[in-house]
Amino acid sequence: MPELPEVEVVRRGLESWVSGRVVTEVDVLHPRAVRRHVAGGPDFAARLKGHRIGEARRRGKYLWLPLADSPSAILAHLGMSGQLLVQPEDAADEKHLRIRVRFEDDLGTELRFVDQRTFGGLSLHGTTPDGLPDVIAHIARDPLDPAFDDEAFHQGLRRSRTTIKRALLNQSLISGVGNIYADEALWRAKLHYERPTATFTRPRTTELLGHIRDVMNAALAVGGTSFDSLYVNVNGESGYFERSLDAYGREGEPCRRCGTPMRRRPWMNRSSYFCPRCQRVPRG
DNA sequence: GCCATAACCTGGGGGC
DNA sequence: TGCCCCCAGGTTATGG
Repeated sequence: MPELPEVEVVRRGLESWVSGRVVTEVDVLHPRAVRRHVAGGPDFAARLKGHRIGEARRRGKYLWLPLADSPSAILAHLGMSGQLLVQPEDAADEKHLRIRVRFEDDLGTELRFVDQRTFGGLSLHGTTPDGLPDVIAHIARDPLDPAFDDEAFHQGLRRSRTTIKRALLNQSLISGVGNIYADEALWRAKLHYERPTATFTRPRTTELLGHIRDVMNAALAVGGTSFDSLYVNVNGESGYFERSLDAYGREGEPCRRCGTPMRRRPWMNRSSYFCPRCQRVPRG
């Protein structure tokens, strides 16, 4: 599942292989892949034609390609299974190919959006003066953004009457953290996922943010080495980092700190993985 | 206004 | 072999 580190790897790939190119043709092969573009697939295709792609940008799990000659941008979200691939034009179509973008140069490659579960998609939106697509103005900065405000995040936790993992997944408070990295950061911080956010002291918040950044940077460092060819790495499987996970998916396996078998608990229609010894259930 | 939960979607995998 | 059901989960809509 693509979370912030995976999306950043994709952004870098797009920067290398797509930015600067001029769109000639767009095929929308599945309407659901452009459902956020309310005017529909034909409109999406028509509006892109002839425009030059600017520098790829990202906030949290959203990434976008500004149109260099227009105050608008192609917004992309990979959802759970989305991939953005740069493929040779004559390569066979992927089984779940949803959108194809061709360019006017003679590099011989095209951009493909491939998505099995169609939770992701592309859409075109106007941009705010600072270049942000208007529809994601409510998405908070992510913890790797130099302008992320640690103190505002702490105050947000203190104000909320909810629990920490819910807060970490709330993209209007902090973006880019999904189920996997939430569990990883909470394990590193020795915090139970149901700890009330109102109990957080400033040092505890600071420590947790540090672990979030550490685990994301570690994933980024590994993922960043995996696209050095035409293939824009996007398989959301967190590829090489998967074997470095300490919590997620490790039910029954020994905690890497204390050896206690890790547990999995159903949580919000998904799962939370934690060490019952290191991450004690809060009282009350 | 805040918070919790259901719904969206598809294919892999386990059980029988 | 094949059918059924569970599971994965980011975001948004809805309801309390």
